[in-house]
Parts: sequence; C-alpha cells; structure tokens
Amino acid sequence: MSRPGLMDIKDILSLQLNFFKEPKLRDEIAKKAQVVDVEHGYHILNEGRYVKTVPILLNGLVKVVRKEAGKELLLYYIYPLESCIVSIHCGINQIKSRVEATAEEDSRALLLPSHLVGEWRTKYQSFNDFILGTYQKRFDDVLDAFNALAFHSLDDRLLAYLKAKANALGKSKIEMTHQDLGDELGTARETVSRMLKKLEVEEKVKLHRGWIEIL
Amino acid sequence: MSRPGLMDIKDILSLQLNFFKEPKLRDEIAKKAQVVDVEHGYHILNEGRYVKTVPILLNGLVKVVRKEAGKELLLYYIYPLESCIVSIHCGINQIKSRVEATAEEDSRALLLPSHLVGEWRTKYQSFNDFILGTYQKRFDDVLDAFNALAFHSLDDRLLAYLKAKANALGKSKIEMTHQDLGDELGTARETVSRMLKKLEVEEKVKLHRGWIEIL
DNA sequence: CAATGTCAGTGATGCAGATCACACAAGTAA
DNA sequence: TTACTTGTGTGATCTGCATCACTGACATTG
Repeated sequence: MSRPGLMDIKDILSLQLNFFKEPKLRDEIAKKAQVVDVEHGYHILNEGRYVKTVPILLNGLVKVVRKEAGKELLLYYIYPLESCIVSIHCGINQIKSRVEATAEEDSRALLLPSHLVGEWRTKYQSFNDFILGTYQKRFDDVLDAFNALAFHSLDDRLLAYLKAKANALGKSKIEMTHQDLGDELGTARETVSRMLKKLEVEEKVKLHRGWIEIL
Repeated sequence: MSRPGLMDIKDILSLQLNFFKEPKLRDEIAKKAQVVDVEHGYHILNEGRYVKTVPILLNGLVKVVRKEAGKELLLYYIYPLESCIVSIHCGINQIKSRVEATAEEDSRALLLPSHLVGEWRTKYQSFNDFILGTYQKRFDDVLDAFNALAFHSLDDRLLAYLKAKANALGKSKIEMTHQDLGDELGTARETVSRMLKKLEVEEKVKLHRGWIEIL
C-alpha cells in the first residue's frame, strides 16, 4: 500500500465522483479523505488501519469472498466508483463474519473516515443516496450468489463465472489456474479440470497452461 | 386482507414505533400511513396493490423465500417492527427476482406510500436510519443464508432451522409436516424424515404426527 | 364400520461432486 | 543435462442427497 503524495482530490471529485453534488460535501471530502494505492493481491479487509475508513474504489478491481473451514466462496466484485459496504458494516457492528476483500488488480481507492460517514449521510442527500444505493447493489449481489449456489449446477456456475470474469476484465484471456477457479467456486481442482475439459469439447473455451481462453 | 376501521396510528407510533423521533415525521405518518391485517398464509409480495407501499410489520411473522424451478429456499423471517426491504427494492427497481413473502401468522402491518419514503428519508434522520438499518439487517440475513447453504450440511441446517423456529415462536412445539420442512430447506421430504429420525435417536427432538417437539 | 386422504418410515438405486492416488507435461533452477 | 516445482488429466472410490417405489399409521368423512 502506498500513499500518492498530495493527490488533488478535487480533480478526482470532478472527474469521477460527480454524483456527490453538494459543494459543501465536496469541500469536506477534499479536506478529510485520503487516496491510497494498493497492489494486486493486497488483502484489504481485517486490516486495523482500514477499520475506521470507508473506501470508495477509484481504479482497479476488488473481490469479496466468504471463508469458512478452509473453503472459500466468491460473493461479488467491487468495481470502480463502488464502495465496500461490508467494511463499513463490519467496522461499525464489530462483526466476526469471515468476509474478505482482496485487490484483484492494482487499485486506487478514496478513504473516507467512517466517523464522518454517518454525519455526511444525514447532511447531504447525494451522499446518503450513494450509501443506500451501495447497500441495494450489494444486497442484490449476495442474493445472486445465493441463487447460483441454491439452484444452479457447478457446470453452469463455472461457465457463468468465466464469462463474467472475461467481461469484467474486458478480455477473453483469463489467467487463472484450475486451483484458483476451484477456490473461487468452492470446489475441488479436479472437478474444475473435468468440467473445463467438457467445456472445451463443447468449444466454449480453449485451455492452456495457466490460462483459459473464452470463445 | 382487511382494513381495521380507523386505527389510531398515533397509538401505534407511541407504543411500537417510538424510534421514529421527529414530531413532524410522526404527524406525516399518522396522516398518510395505513394499517392492514393479513391472514396466515397470505401472499404479500407480487401483489399489485402492495407495490406502491412499504410495509412495516406490527404483529405477526412473515417469511421471505426465494423460488426457482419449483424449488424454494428460505431467505429470512421478518419480525415485528421490521420492514420488508425487498418489496421496496422490487417495487422501485422493477426486479424480476423470484422473491416471495408470505404471512406465517395472522399479521398486522403499517403501509407507507413508497413515493413518500424517499422524501422522509431525506427529511428525517430517524427514518433514514430505519431504512438503512433494515438494509444492514437483511444483508446480514442473506449472508447467513448463503453461508448455511455453502458451508453447512443439511443435518446442521435442519437442526438450526428447528431451533431458530422454536425460538421465533417462543415454544418448543413446531407444527409442520416433513414436507413443509423439506420445502423451506429446499430438500426432499424423505430426506427430512430420515434426518429427523436421526435427530430423534440423538434425543434432540421428539417426533409426532404433524408436529415436532424440540428438546 | 369402511373408504379415503394425509403423514411418516424405509429400502433400492442414481447422480453430482469430493477425495484419493497417481501419471505426465511444461517451466525453472542447479 | 538433470532435478525439482507447478499445473493438468484421469481413473477408482466414497458420500450426501434426490428420486422412485412402496408400506403402514393416523385422521376424517359418509
């Protein structure tokens, strides 16, 4: 993690965060927020220094997973201009829930001090809308994850995952091992191998060592 | 569904909804809200007349399930003084998601016109807090449901379900058939029978025709 | 009472996916 | 070159749960 000197947060506000409308809110953010860069693989949640901030992702990609008993399962991705509602949530409510956020790519985020978030929420409508919108989105995401798990076979979920990932990254070459995929989907490596083989026969993907091409 | 004459909503506000603090908010609710009674088994969501209101449950119990391909799975229960956030959500966003809410007991709810909800949210902090709190709670609930599905075997989920239900109803006699339980947990009746038998051998429950006693 | 419907118990069998146990191939270090 | 590591392919077997096909127990109704 690094702190890029004195970023001009005002620039960020006008270029990326123009949904924060009130001039006074923008002033406050400019004064109190902080920009950080984190590297690919950086483990965001459960880090002491983050507990008291609410991040808004500016660039990059962050994945949020639920872990238990060695097994892990993907909940959703955070894209730029979205916030990690869970971190607010966990910070405030002292929840033990094993939810982890990891930077999938080198990422940049704006950190808002969480003690101000509550205040801004009541003072500025656009800020309040942002928080509520984030909750709505995440609620939907988790519902989707639940749905996939409850009603769809692993074959479907694997293909859906690959397509979603290709879409998110904007390219058809996905650099993941079968083990990685198994981890994301909460299943065994061998199973992933077998299913990918089947998908290759069906000409939906092309397999390579260390990466997969979506057709 | 019935409308109990002219309920004194002011009474309800002082007896049950005292977390709505602002006098002006209380006035507005008293003027614009409506009380309805629904019977056990009444199917709440996906009913035209409800789309434009946000319900707050006053008495009773409502269950929310997700359905797909004939199979259904319990998401969470709504207890008195909680709101069904999904109905707002679905109403506003025109979501096709198969989420259903059903009254588990005879219930009474306060209906708030949804076009005013957005307004009250920005004008009254206590109202805003209520909405946000509801989202947080539901987010947690769905995460729990996800977790159970992802990491716990059906045995565990069945027992957890029974205990939670006993707790919610405040009694150890649960009047459900094995089929009912199978539906809630998204599994087959036979499987439930077998597992209950096992639980009975372990002296965790006692089985009867049409009802189950939690020990 | 018999007739009928609802609820529960239980075996047989099937299938998705997990787990185990390897073999092998591609890259990397010595 | 050899040796070692990492990623992949594949059979054999095991487990949890679904599905099918019944049987019998209880409850209700005529």
